[in-house]
Amino acid sequence: MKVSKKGIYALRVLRHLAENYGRKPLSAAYLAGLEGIPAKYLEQVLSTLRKSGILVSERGKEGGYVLRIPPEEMTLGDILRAIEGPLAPIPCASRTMPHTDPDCPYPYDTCWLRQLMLRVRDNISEILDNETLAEMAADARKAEQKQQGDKH
Amino acid sequence: MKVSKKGIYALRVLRHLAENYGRKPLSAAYLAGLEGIPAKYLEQVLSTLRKSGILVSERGKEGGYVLRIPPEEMTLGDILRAIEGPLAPIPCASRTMPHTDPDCPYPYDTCWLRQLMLRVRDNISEILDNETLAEMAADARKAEQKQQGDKH
DNA sequence: ATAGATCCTACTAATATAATAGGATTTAGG
DNA sequence: CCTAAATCCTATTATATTAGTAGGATCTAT
Repeated sequence: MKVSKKGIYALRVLRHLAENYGRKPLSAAYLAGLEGIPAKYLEQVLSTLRKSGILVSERGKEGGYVLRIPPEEMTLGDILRAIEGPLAPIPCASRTMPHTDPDCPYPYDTCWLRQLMLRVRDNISEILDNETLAEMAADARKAEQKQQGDKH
Repeated sequence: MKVSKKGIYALRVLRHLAENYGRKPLSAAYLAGLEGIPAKYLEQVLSTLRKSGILVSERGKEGGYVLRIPPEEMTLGDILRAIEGPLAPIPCASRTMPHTDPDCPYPYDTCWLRQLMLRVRDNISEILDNETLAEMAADARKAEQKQQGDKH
């Protein structure tokens, strides 16, 4: 039941890429500076996101990253799966990448633990597969404006 | 978004302790044999469950473990929290043991990531804090009987 | 030609997981 | 009283994961 720092970095940065959608690519160094994330580490995160089809990159000067599809069509589930793997608490309860543990003594089809974890998985998915990146970015912006307002 | 082997061992074994509730304690070695779990490792798991108030132990010959409260009053959330820590995907989104990351650049109260993860946490909790150990044990038994029925 | 980018791979340090191991302590029953 | 069967406690190990650091090869707009 854990999301790693890598996954959080991904969401924080993709938020900016969502706001920037349709414009020129943003570089890893720029995004790292914006969010205070180690630049070289972020490069690896962005590379992973590219390899899983979340981002498209442009190399060379003036290069960087852009979303492959509009933020309205991209879900947080897609993003977190790319970084963390399946949403399910245990591998055999994944719907996208089911994987049986060879050492498990229980029969796959009727396994009560698997069925329980499927329910948990579905409840996680209910949030993450229905929230779009666009919605998340809007929430982020709203929170920031509220923060600004509180300042004086 | 992961439950460790330890957590799964705990659920597998507590299922038997639920069925056994009201009777004589069951030993770690016996439970390990039942479920095919390394005995010495299971000892540690049971010890953790005792320290967090899920189980009560009796030492010496004829000793073992029993549930501290009836299985109808114990939730899977209680159990998994004892083994895995908070249900929340990130520490700051925990309701039972909230813990702020000192390096996090976002303001705690209005943090949009925290708010998102709280929603995920609540959806996980919806299953785990409402399912009792007694219900789980009943599901397990039903699954096993179905398995028996399929045999001929 | 070069500055500014991605891309790729290797390495490291710290932490978590899944055990294994050995014994000290407790207690029921003969 | 003795012993077998238990919990209890702590240390060690092996492996994997996480969170970076590091160094350069490659690409491309200007």
